[in-house]
Amino acid sequence: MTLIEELKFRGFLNQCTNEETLNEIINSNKIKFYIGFDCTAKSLHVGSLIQIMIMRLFQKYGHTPIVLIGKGTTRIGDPSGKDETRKILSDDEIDLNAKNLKQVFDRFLLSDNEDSKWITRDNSEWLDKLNYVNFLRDYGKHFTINKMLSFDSVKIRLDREQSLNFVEFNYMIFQAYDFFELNNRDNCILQIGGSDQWGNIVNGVELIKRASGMETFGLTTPLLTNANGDKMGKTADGAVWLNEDMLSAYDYWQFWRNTDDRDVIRFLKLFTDLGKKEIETIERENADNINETKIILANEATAMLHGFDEAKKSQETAKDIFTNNNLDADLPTIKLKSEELNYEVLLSDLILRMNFASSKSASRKLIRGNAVKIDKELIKDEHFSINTLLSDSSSGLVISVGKKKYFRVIAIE
RNA sequence: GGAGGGGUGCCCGAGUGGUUAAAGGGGACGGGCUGUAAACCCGUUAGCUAUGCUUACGUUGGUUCGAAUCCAACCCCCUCCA
Repeated sequence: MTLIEELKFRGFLNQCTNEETLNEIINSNKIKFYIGFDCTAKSLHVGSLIQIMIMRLFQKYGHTPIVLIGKGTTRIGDPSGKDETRKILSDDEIDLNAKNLKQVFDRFLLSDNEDSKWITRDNSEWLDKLNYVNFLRDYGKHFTINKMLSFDSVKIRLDREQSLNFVEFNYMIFQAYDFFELNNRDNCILQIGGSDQWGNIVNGVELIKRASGMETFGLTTPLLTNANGDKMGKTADGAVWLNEDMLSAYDYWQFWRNTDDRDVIRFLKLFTDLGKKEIETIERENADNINETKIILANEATAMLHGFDEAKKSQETAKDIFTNNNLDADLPTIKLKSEELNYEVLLSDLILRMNFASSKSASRKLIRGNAVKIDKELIKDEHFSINTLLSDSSSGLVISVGKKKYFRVIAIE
């Protein structure tokens, strides 16, 4: 199977500027390609995973990914897919976010082969020292306003009567220029991105063509939505983060375990290392037992990020909770010191402390809505305090909020 | 610079002096059904030390017993004209 064939089989390919030529080149040469990541959040989330996985796949065919950390462009804000101006982050926040991003790539990208080992670049390296007049003279002439106005990212904002300021309007120019720089510096000939980046990517390809006369390529992945048409990566408590300090291995495992039936095979292809044959076998043999397939998906995806042991542990925990209805599982735990127990400890406060509710009112409403149980006993009193129950129990209390969120409370000295 | 339209809760959107914490929809969460899925049905959806209090309809003042609703100034967006 060629790389392009595998991309198609797995569902990574949305659009490509010149598929035939690119196909020939990547089959006979090792190339460098890049994907840009902005530093707008403390961690990447599942929405970016498709980009990370496609880099991994290219690596397997011997190509070298350049992870472009967009410190420079983050200071501007990409209007693509946004319906409003993004708030400006401070330079310190951007630096911190950039640092956090790198951790994730360490987990997913391959480093064993020296030739295809991934490298990072930071576009503030060239964007920060850009001279406005020189830049306009040398590159501004390659961009026409007519064309820029025709881009979806711009059109949407204009159609919606939302303002698009000049700074954001320049984002696409900088992204095109990034590609130009990477092409010069590293001989990077391909930019990959989500489908919303198509316009920006094509802009880069055209800039290089005009400025250097070289042919380069652009390729986009589909915008990942689930079968309901929702954007990937949102869940009960917000985004599905990839950094482990923001989302535990167990929660990550749960995210995959709860995949919509219709998405399971598609996700298996996109987000696991399982080969074509394996996937086809699973699809055939588990046709009547889709939950088994979901467990495979959860295990594979979790193992890739958090390691095999964490994946197994998560599976065991889930089995205890959901299948065996055994609450001895390895649960997040609140430890209450004896001095805390001198006062009434409200159930609603504990739920809040676990972040299972966004406010104390919300926490109380959950209790009123029959969502909260202590050791499988439904609690309806929103003012319930756990002191008595806790002192009567030797092993602590297991509290469930809804059907999927559990935690334990124990007393310590 | 001129004329007109507009800014409402997480989002969309109704509301043009009085039980309005604000209709309706979406989303989210919870309950039911199930398979930890989907669909469907029901409920909740500002905060708090809670039969009450505080904060909320661009911002700041004003009129009024009472304002998202009326007035003034300011900020921002849109359309047309210059």
